[in-house]
Amino acid sequence: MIPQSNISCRNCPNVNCFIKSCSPDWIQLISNKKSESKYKKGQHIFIASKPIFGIYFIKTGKIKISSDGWNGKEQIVRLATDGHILGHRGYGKETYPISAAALDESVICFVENHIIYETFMENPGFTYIMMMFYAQELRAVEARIKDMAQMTTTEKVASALLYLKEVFGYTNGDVLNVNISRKEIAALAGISEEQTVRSLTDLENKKLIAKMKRNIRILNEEMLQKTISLYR
Amino acid sequence: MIPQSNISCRNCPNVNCFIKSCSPDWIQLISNKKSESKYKKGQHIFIASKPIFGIYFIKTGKIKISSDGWNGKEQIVRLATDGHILGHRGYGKETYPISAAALDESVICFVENHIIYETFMENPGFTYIMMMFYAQELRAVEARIKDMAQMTTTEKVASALLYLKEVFGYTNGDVLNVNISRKEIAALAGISEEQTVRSLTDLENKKLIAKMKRNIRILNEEMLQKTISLYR
DNA sequence: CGTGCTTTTGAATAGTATCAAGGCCGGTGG
DNA sequence: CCACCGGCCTTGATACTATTCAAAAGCACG
Repeated sequence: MIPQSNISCRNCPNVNCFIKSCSPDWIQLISNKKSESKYKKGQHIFIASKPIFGIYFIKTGKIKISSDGWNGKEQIVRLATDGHILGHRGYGKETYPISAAALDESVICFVENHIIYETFMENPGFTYIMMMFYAQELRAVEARIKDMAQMTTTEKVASALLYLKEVFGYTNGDVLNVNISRKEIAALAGISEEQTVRSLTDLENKKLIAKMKRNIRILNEEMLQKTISLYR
Repeated sequence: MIPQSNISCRNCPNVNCFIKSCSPDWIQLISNKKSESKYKKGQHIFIASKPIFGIYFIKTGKIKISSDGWNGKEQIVRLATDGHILGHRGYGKETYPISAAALDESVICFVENHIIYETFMENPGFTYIMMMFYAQELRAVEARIKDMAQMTTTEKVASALLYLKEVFGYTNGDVLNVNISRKEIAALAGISEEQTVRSLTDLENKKLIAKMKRNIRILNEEMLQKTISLYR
């Protein structure tokens, strides 16, 4: 990672950043204390089992949060982009192997725990926004629990694609705005790489998507939603 | 549900209740505004797709939060007990079918959204505690995503039993403190009822648990942990 | 223009859901 | 008090879905 010049949060173009919910003098204080870094595609922001001493605020970029198994089998548990946060720890006691890596070049601001804590106590609006973010994410992850348990592989892939669209959006109208490997789609859907390929072919034959090398074009989002809506 | 007499939160025996983190006058204010109800085993606290206008604080009891599928196939996404909360909604826009029901007689306090919101703004410690709770739960559910994707059925059952123990604890030393049907264990593990039974028999043959009608005795928690720890 | 990684397809295998049936209570009403 | 009924639990057999293993084709990069 490459440390960046510390521009003030006040002038930061990321309008979604939670820090913006603090009072002006706290924004300035965090500005001075934060450290901003650039991560290249594939680089890790933090890795499993190492304690985390603060919160990472994503300025720009695309991040995957994954849980790595014994055999190295990756499971992506969450995706994050501009304005989202990483590195939360419950009460800090328990550790379980979670890691975060950049899916694309990303710029991330890190703020240490004790500064964050003081900020929480003095900026209820900030704490409130953070709480709502967690609550929102909790609901999203809860929904995925059901997906994992009850969907067929093709439905899981459809669901994964829609999740990618929800978080990263489109470029050129209907092309998923993320460069991701089949193996990573598999890790997101929670199935094998081979089945992922077969399911993608399925969906292509049904004219719901089009494969363009690594890029995926969503031809019929509505039908894709319908494919999985039986479970929602 | 049966409305209860409103004792003050100050005298409430539930020491884990988040409301206790508010300032004394706010505790009193919430005391006056809250409504307390008793739910019998099997009763619903709220049901899918109906908007929720506040937060439920569990005083005592055992709750399952589930997502109901198209075919009525239940998936339990989370368990909750004394001191936990229910009914959070992200930013209130999206709805997805989640419902909560009592696994055992439960007493729950309900506080309306606008009161909660004011409380958040005036009690940073309270908001902070709530935020940490959500962050903690988020991490727990993330871990379960991986379980669902990569474990075998028997491992899923072992994991479900340990989760039940973590939330509800033991009675008589080593008996799970919850009266739950096989079908519900299946809904928690995300597998079929039949496989659940077979897996329980498996675990019993391996001397890790003992079945006593509906009650389950954990004979070797350490080995049970080891069974699933390959994935953690 | 190799070399290695990713993607794709095929075939065999294993694991799980589903279907079917019998047994085991617990509760209810005669 | 007993017999019946219905839901829950259990076991077996079968079908199916998805994983795994193996191999070839495509692509990116030096």
